[in-house]
Amino acid sequence: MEQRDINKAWTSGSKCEQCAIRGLVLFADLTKSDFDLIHRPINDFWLMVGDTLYNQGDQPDAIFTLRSGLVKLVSYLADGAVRIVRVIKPGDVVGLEALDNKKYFHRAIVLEDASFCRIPVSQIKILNESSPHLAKQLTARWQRVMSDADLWLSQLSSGFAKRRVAYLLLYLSEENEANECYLPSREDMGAMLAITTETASRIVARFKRNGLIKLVSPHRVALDKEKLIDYCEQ
Amino acid sequence: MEQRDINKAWTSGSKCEQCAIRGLVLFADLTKSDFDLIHRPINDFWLMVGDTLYNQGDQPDAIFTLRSGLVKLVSYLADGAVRIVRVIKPGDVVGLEALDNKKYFHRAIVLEDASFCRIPVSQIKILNESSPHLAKQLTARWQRVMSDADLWLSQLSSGFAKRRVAYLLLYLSEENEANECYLPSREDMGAMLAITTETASRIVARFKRNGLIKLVSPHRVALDKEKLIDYCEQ
DNA sequence: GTGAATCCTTGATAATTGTCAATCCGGTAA
DNA sequence: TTACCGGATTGACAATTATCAAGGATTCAC
Repeated sequence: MEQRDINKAWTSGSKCEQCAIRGLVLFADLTKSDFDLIHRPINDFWLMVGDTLYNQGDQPDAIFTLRSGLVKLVSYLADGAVRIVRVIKPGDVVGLEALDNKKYFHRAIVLEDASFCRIPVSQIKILNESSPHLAKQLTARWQRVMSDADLWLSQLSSGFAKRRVAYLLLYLSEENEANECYLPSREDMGAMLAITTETASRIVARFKRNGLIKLVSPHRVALDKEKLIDYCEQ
Repeated sequence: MEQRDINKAWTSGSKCEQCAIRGLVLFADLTKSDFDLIHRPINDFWLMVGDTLYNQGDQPDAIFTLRSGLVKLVSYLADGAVRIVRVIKPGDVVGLEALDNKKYFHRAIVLEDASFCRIPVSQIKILNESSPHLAKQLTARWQRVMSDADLWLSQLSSGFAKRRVAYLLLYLSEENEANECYLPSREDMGAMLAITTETASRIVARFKRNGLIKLVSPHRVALDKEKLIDYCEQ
């Protein structure tokens, strides 16, 4: 299913050297001679809200850089429970488990229309053996995954539900000068914060009434960060 | 403080090639010629229960392989809350953030008397540039950290407290054929599972009464895995 | 535009967990 | 031995959150 999504979205192979966001992404440090090693084109493509990038258990052959949009990583437990274990933001790499020849750990679902570049694992391996530049960026990506996981554990999965919601909104608004962020569906918030849909809804509704957040469009809110931070620390 | 701990525990530099658990550790894939690149000795040393391997914010210059024992990684939040974000088991690598020139993210505290090897970051970098063997193992370590983080989020930080406790015990007993595992202090269990000390205590006491677990020595329990698994799925 | 479907909100109630406090237990030191 | 100490356990009660259920609002397709 996601294969069809991807196929229909292919664009022609693009030139990484000219990529507008190259400074942010995995190939940031590569030199001209490094790029000469890339034979298969790095493709970029779009997916729409609700599309699946890959499924839990799929056999991977590529990792992806998110150029724009937002993606959730969903983990399905044995008992049917669903937990969103991470949110991928622009510039992030997703599917790193492919480098260890592991099946994908999660299902990756698009939350906001997204553009990706697809980087075949074979390319990564070639570059990695011949140039140290990529290894540095890869290390930084692993690092980011790890520190994100810490944050999800320490801020988004403990304490009162209202504080978790506040932290989530602040997390989603990071690197966004406009104090605006994506507002997940209440069900998704629940799956991110380990609370129920209803609890998430009650808290969001209260935040709205108290002026901590204001809806600017469906799934987008303006934040009063000061108040939210107070809320987290009270 | 932890520096003193480490110094007093130094043993003479040992030969990685002869290490009894080399198959399990970071240098598993290295060849004879790879080892010839190692000039500074890889030291191994012991720490006792309660000792600190490093503190949150310390400037790192090494990563560590845990040869035996058990270690907790503690994260201190701005508001003073404490969360244990991971438990390090034998064969695991700890302090990987050092490879990205980051300060240590956590405080690493010994739960069961532990022996480590200390691997200077400079060594890793030398090996990494000249041999692909280490990179493979490093990737596998990152991977492990990531999938562990997933497990902590999906199993140990959501659902009913009693289920989290059951999952924690099963997690701690992994790779232990004897169906026996470390039993953390109730306070530590609380910090691992985002519940209170009292709740942890109540549940452990109930598990004991119902025969799910049986204390074999202080901080060590025998598990009835069948019952525990049932408990997780009911 | 209209209906249908979906998501969000809210209420009432039950269950779980947190809080505060007292007691118990095991080990240690005097 | 006895007193003491820290951790573990338990009780009573309060607070938070889940559950079940019903409306309300919004979005989407036709």
